[in-house]
Amino acid sequence: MAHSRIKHILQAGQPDDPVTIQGWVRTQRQAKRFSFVEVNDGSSMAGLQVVVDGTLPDYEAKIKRLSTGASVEVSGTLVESPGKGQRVELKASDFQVVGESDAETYPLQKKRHSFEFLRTIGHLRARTNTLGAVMRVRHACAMAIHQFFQSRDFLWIHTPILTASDAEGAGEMFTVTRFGLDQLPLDPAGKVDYGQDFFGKPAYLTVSGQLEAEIMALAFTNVYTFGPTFRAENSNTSRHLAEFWMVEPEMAFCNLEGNMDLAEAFLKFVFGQVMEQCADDIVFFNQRIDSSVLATATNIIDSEFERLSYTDAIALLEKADRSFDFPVSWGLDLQSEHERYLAEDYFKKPVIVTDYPAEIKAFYMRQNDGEPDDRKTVAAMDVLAPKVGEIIGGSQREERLDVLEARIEAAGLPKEDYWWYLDLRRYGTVPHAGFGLGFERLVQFITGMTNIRDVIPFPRTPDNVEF
RNA sequence: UCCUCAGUAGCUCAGUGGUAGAGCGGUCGACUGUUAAUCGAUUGGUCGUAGGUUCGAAUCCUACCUGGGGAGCCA
Repeated sequence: MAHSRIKHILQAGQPDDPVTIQGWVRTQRQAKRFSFVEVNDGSSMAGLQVVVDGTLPDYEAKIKRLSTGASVEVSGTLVESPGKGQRVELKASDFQVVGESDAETYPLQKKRHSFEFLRTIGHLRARTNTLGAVMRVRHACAMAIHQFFQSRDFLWIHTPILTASDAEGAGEMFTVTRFGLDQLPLDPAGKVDYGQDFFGKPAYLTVSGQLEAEIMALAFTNVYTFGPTFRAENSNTSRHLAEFWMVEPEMAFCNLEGNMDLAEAFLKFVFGQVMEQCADDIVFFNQRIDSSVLATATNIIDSEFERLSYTDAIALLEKADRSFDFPVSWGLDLQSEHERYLAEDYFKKPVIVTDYPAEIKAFYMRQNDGEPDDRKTVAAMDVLAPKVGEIIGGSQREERLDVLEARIEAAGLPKEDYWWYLDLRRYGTVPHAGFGLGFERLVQFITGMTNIRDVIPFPRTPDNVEF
């Protein structure tokens, strides 16, 4: 008899079905002549209630070895449950404790733990209801993302993790080397001689796959990346990780409007899929984590995102019925409090802010035409989500060679490093656009989890690479 | 990195200058249908670390460490 996953038993199991399950004990209630054991195998929020009768061979000895966290294998038949809370339960005919779990030292209890504490036991927290739900939703998100792009003929591109270029001219990078750091080879001038290193020049972990995605988009029209990204910034917030996953679609023959359309359709689709496939988990989040999770999802799926220009956003903030800690003025970047006001208070739904001042945005963003010199803007867009903040950042890319060269020079970047990026504008350039989406922020947005460290299995942040 | 709050039992916390506490958990016992089971008993501490003030410090002061929240940077 093959063993079954508990999710399927709970959905479709019928009385008298013979089943064998394997999993971990979440909780147990022992009486003198029988015991209830709730077993969870990670396939669903709910576990399966197992009834172990005292007449089973070696009952006393086996029950003694049983405690929260122990792994078990149980065979028996399903029966209609006379108790409340479950449709069917498993009446055990054979019960084996596979691995014991010392109740005196096992840190997980039946009661609720703080997320701070759970982070200290990263090797065990996946066995909790909340982290289990997070990981299932995370998985559903990832699958939905691939499904969304596949259905639109986007090619999935594996962009490099090791790179020699600082993709955006901003952001601290992790250096990759095979040098022993306590015996760096020096050149005659006393500087580190990178010529002797593995790649013969300085190398880093990627901060974005965008530039490579542009290369591929200019061959395959529509592509996307979905992979890990690394930032060495000393950010200590509930929205930043040193290692996170990013989704970056890139579309040839596409302008900013098409980019916004894609971003909005994308979020609607992913939310819809997760609602469908992780209904129990989402209900759990709504009940235990954030009571606005269901309303937010409905809002995303059903309502149109608000779209407004940076200039209009500034005007709106200037006449806002409240004061801000940071000044509001055309030319200054929007602060967190401004973004939150727009998304959370004013529109109460995702807001796409477009056409930011060129001064405050990256060199590769396309300069808008026909604007006065003191109010030059670029075709950028930020999708601001309530509570999470910036969830998507994107732009139409500068496809005109002369304009791009001027922008690189103005940014003080070495033009020779971008020879291949400029070549794309020399040979068959086209208008193109794309965006980057922080995968963990998406999971935060859907689940209502307030700290990004609790939506990734093993968070990496300053001073933390444990597990 | 900056601002701010916190660190007391395995967990969640109370104790704000005078004998170290509660709930949960664990252990033992009771219980034939529980599901955060219930009931009784019991166990459990270098009060984050190091200095200092004081007759006396969990409590006041200083530094450091760790964590939360906010900010910057961003996704």
